[in-house]
Amino acid sequence: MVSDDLFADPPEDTQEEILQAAFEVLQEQGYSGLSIQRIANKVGLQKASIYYHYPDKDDLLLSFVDHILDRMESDLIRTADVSPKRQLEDILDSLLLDDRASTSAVEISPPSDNLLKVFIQIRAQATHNSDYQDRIAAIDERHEEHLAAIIQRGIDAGEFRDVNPNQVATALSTFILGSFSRRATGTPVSLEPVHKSMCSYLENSVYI
Amino acid sequence: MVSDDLFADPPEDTQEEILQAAFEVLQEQGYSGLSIQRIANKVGLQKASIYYHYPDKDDLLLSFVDHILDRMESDLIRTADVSPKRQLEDILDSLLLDDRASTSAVEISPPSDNLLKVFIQIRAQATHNSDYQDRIAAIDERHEEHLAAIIQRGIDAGEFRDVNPNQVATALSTFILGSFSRRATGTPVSLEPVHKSMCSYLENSVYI
DNA sequence: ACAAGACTAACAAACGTTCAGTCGGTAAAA
DNA sequence: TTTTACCGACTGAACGTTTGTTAGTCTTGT
Repeated sequence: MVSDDLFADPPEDTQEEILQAAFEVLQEQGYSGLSIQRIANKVGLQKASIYYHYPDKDDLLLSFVDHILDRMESDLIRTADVSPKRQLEDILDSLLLDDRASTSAVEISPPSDNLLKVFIQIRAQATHNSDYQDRIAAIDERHEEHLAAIIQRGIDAGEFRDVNPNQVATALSTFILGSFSRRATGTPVSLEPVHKSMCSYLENSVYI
Repeated sequence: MVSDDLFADPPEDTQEEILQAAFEVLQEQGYSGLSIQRIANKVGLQKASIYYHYPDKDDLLLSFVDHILDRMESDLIRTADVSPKRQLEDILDSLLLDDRASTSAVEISPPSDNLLKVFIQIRAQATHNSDYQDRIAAIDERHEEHLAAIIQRGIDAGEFRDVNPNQVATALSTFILGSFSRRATGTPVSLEPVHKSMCSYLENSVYI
C-alpha cells in the first residue's frame, strides 16, 4: 500500500509520527477501525507509549483532525497574482482534472486521493459530532469567502458580469465538494465531464 | 430526538424494527457507535435476541445498507409524465429547496435530513470497503442514467440544445451530491443560492 | 406437544486507560 | 573523575468495560 504523507517534511518528533500513522490507519480501516492499538503497531510502539505523547484518544484525534483540515484548506485556498478569470480556471483545473498536463500559472497540486478519502471520512463524523461540525463549517465558509473574493475581483475588473459573488461562490464550492465526494467514494471515474460543464456555466453565466 | 422512519409503513416484523433501530443509532452515534448492544437497547430486546433474526452483524448491516440505499434511490429516481424541462426543474426544486412551497407537478419529497446523514455516513464507508464502494457506484450510475434519459428526451423534443446528455447528467448528479454532503455535514445553510446557480446553468447552457 | 421468540449467562477478544518500572543520556554534586 | 540525581521515552502487565457471538433455558400462543 503506497500511502503519501500527512506532512510536507518527514515527521520529526514521535507526535508527528503518530499522526502520520493515524492517517494511514484511517485510510485502511476507516474511522471505526482507528484504534490506539493499530496506530501503535504502525508506529512501532507499545500502545501504552501513545499515552506518553497524548493524554487520551480524544485529544489525539483532535490534533489529527486539525492537521488534516489545515492541510486540506491549504490545498483549497491559494492566492495568486493572475487575472480573476485565470485564477478561477486554474482552481477548477487543478481540483477537478486528474492529469497534470497543467497549463496553470501557479503550481496548484490537487488533494491526493488518500487525503480526500480521509477528509470525506472526517466530514462524515460531522453528521453526529458537533465539534467536527463546527470545524467543517468553518472550512466551508473560508473556502467560499476565498472564491467570493475572486469573483468580486472579477466584477471590479470588468471581466465578470454583475453576479452575486456569494451565490456563485456557494455554488462553486458545493460543486467542488461533490466532485471530491465522488472521487473518494465512488469508483474512480473521470471528472472531466464535470469540469466541462462547470466551465460552460462560467462562460455562459458569469464571464462577460 | 425526533427521528423519522426508515420504512414508509410502520415496521411489521421484528426484523424491520431492528433495521429501524439501527437507523436511529447510526444517526445518534455514527458508524463507529453502531453496536449490537445499542441496537438491542433501542428495540427493547436483549442483544442475544438480535441473533435470532440475523446470523451476524455483517449480515444485519448488509440488509440495513440495502434498505437505506433503496430508499435513497427511490428519492432520487422518479419517473414523471411531464415535459423534460419541467421534470428537471421539479427534481432540482425538490432536492435542493427546503421549503415545501412546491409548485411541482408530481409530488416529490426530498430526502429527509436524517436519511441524508445516514446516506453520507454509508458513503464514507465506501472509501475503504469495496462492498460499499460497488453499491455506491451502482447508485451513482443509475442516478446518472436517469438524468441522462431526461436530457435525451429534452433534446429529442427540441427543448434542449444538442449537449452531451451523459456529460450534463454527471455534472448534475455531482452537484446534487455536493448539496447533500453540504446539508448533512455543514451547519444548516440554505441551498437556495446553489439552486439559483444551477438554474442559470440550465437556462444558459442547456435549454434552447 | 410443539415451535417461535425472547431470555440469562457466559465466552474470548479488543477496547481505552493506568501505573510501576526500565533504559539511556545529561547535568549537578562529590 | 567518579558518583548521584534526574528526566524523557518507552515497556510490560494489568484494569475494567464493551465488543460480537454462542449455548442453553424459559415463556407463550397454537
